[in-house]
Order: sequence, then structure tokens, then C-alpha cells
Amino acid sequence: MTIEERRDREKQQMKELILQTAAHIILTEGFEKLSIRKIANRIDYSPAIIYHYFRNKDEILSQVLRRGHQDFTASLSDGLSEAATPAARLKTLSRNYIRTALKDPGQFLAVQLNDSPEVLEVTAYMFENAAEKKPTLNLLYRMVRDIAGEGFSDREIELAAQIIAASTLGLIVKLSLEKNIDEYQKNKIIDRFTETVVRMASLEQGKPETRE
Amino acid sequence: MTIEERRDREKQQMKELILQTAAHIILTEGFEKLSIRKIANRIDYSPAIIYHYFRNKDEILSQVLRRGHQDFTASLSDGLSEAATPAARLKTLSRNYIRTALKDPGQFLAVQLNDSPEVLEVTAYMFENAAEKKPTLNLLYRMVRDIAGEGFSDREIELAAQIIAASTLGLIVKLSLEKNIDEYQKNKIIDRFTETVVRMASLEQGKPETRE
DNA sequence: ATTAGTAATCGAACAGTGTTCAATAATATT
DNA sequence: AATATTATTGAACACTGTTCGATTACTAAT
Repeated sequence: MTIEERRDREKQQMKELILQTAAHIILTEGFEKLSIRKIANRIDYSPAIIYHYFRNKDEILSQVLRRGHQDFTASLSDGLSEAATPAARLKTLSRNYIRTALKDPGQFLAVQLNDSPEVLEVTAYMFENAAEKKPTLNLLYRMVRDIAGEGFSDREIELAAQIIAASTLGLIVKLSLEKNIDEYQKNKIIDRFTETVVRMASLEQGKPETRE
Repeated sequence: MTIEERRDREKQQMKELILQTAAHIILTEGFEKLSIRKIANRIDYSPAIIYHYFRNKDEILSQVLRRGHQDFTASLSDGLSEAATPAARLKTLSRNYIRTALKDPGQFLAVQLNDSPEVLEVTAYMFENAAEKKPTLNLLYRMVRDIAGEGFSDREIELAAQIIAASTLGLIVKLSLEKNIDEYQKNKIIDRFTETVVRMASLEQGKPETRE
């Protein structure tokens, strides 16, 4: 079956070539400049051939984004073991997440905001079995539990984790939209935000009901 | 100059017709289904005529979105005067904002995430003179100051307001992406989030530095 | 009322998009 | 060498945004 193996390998290489070309276009020319014909031109093939390896453009897109997401989650735990306290660990995680996202906001937001089924499978972990399914939120979930302490239900913890995740997404969106912002100010906002995140995870204290 | 006035009026009516048709298409068929030819067909004109009234498609889009944004900010202060305490007021504002955004998430996010110059002018108020410029953030800014109390610099207040705004955006994004979520759960998340918002505005207490 | 000038409108075209399909070329199987 | 598979292509379809020259409608001036 060496022939068939080679065939499969070549087919895989072709898919790989298409995906890498697409990824390169997205990275250099931006997300919306990706087109089937442009990919075909780059690899010196007819546009039609691409449909022999992929169902349509969306499939290419979502596979590229899926890889981006994998690389992303991999870089989240940097320096996490060095952090001594739970709060410090959560801060580090939060900062890693934001900084990594801001390295390529277009890609990050494309992954987060796209609602095609394939992408959803990867990212929309928020409101069902969230705690068990996804590694990222699982990490967050455990940290929130560590900080909150005893006496909180799973649903309470999960709710807090969801709110933290949502807030973090919002901060990334806002920061990525604003181009004219210096590194100092950006750092300040991120710093302050990570502190807020720790507060969000500290469930028992500082719950000022409608006091006056 | 009655003739010229009538001319201007007719010109304005034509622009209005185009804008309303565009808005209708966006509302019924969704954001990305808007096309010049579709507008032209609906109003029984040639596609080319549209370029006699608007520079290009983006101009149409941004003007439609601008109106959406205006309607939006108008509905923010509903029931705000009934709220007794500053915390209750902030909660109400926060809830209004989220609920209004979720009524037409596509439109809301289009306004928030689009970075074309015209739209930016309307929405990107975050990181420069934020407190004075935009009515929405101004409202938020004042509420944060009310809750935080004395002894905080403008920059501190502004920072907190920015973080609240960003977090709220994130929650809306997350909630709008998840279609399969019942009203009960949604309410619970929003409720909890508005409490978190109040905590974010309460600057002096519950700041757990890397304790433990 | 006829002419000159301006504004509104259109048809056709250009260059681009995603996608499909029948025909061809290349390869593998018998 | 003939046959079946697979890879690849060119051409087409139905779209998209946009431009431009010609044509029509309307106003202003003679």
C-alpha cells in the first residue's frame, strides 16, 4: 500500500499547501482579502482545484482559524508555575491571554466572533458543560474555585468564570480597536483589569448590595 | 429659490429612500446581505444612480449604523430616574445597555466593531478625552464617580469606566453568539454581571492584592 | 418658444468574488 | 495495452462594487 500511502501523503501535502498559503494571505494582507483565486494564483493552480481538496472557502478559513486557536491555547500557561498564590496565577493567566490575543487581534477575533459551525465547536464553550469541556475555561474555572474558597456551588463558580471570560473578551476587542494607544497606557489598563479579574473571582467579599 | 429648495428636498428624499431601504434589508436579511444592486432593485432604479447620492456602499452602511447608534443611546436612560441609590442607577444603566444591545446584536456589534472612519467617529470614544466627549460614557463616568466616592483621580475613575465598558461589550458579544440559551439563564447572567459592574465601580473596598 | 446648460438616470462594461461542471490529462489497476 | 481512478483545468454562472459615456428630464436664459 505504499502507492496509496504516497497518494494520501501527496493529498495531505496539497491541503497543507493550500492552508499555509491561506494563512499567509490572512497574516500579510488581512482577513477579508483572502480569496480562492488568490490562493490558486499563489500556488500556480486553477481555482477549481481547491474544491477538490476543500468543500468551500469556509472550510479553509475555519481550519486556518482552528490552528490559530490551538497555538493560542498552547501559549497560555507561560510562567504559570512561577506564580505563588492563586491570585497571582489568575493574574498571570489573564495577562497571558490578553497579550497573546493582542499579538494578532484579527485572528483572535475572527476565531471568537465567527459563528460557522466548525469554529463554534472550538470556541463556543461558554454556556453548556463549560467546566468539563474546554481546557482554557477549565483552567479558569479551577482558578476561580481556588480564589473563591469553599462554600460556593459549581454554578456560582461557573457563572463567575463566564463573566470573567466575557469581560476579558471585551477588553481585547476594545484594545484592539484602538490603534493610537501607547504601550504604557495599554499596560496600565491591562494591569488594572487583571486586578479586577481577581476581584471578580473573590466571591464572598465586597458585594455591595444597593447600599447608599 | 423655491425650485432649488424643492430640488434639495427631492434629493434628500431620495437619500432617505435609499437609507431606509438599506436599513430594511439589514434588518430583515441580515447585515452582510446588503448590496447596491439589491437596494436598486427594491426602489426600481438602476444600480448606478446610487452613486449619485452616496460616495460608495460604506457611506450608506455607516449612515445606517449611525442612526442605529442614535436610537440606541436614546433608549439608555429608561427608568433611570426611578432608581434611588447610585448603585441602583448604575445597575439600571448597565441592564438597559445590555438588553438594548441584545435586541439587535448584529446592528450593535456592527457599530461597535466596525473601524471605518465614520463609524469610529461615533463609537471609538474610549481612550481620548473620553469623559467629556461621548454622552454614554459620560453618563457612566459620572455614575462611577458617584459610587466610588471621594479621593479618586479623574484617571482612576476613567480607567474604571473604561474597564466596565469593555467588560459589558464582552458580555454582549458572548450572549449574542450563544443562540441556545433560555431567558432565565440569560437574566441570571445579566443580573450577576450588573452586580459585578457595581463592584468594579466601588474602588476603595475589596481590592485583594496578592494576598494569601 | 427655442436654445443652452445642468442635474438625474441608465446601460453597459470592468474587475472582482464563490462555485459548479463537463472535458482533459495523469496516474494506477487490471 | 485497455480500463478505471484520480487530479486538474477552462469555461461558465450568478453574484459583487464601481465607473463612465450616453441619454433623458428639467431649469434658466435668450
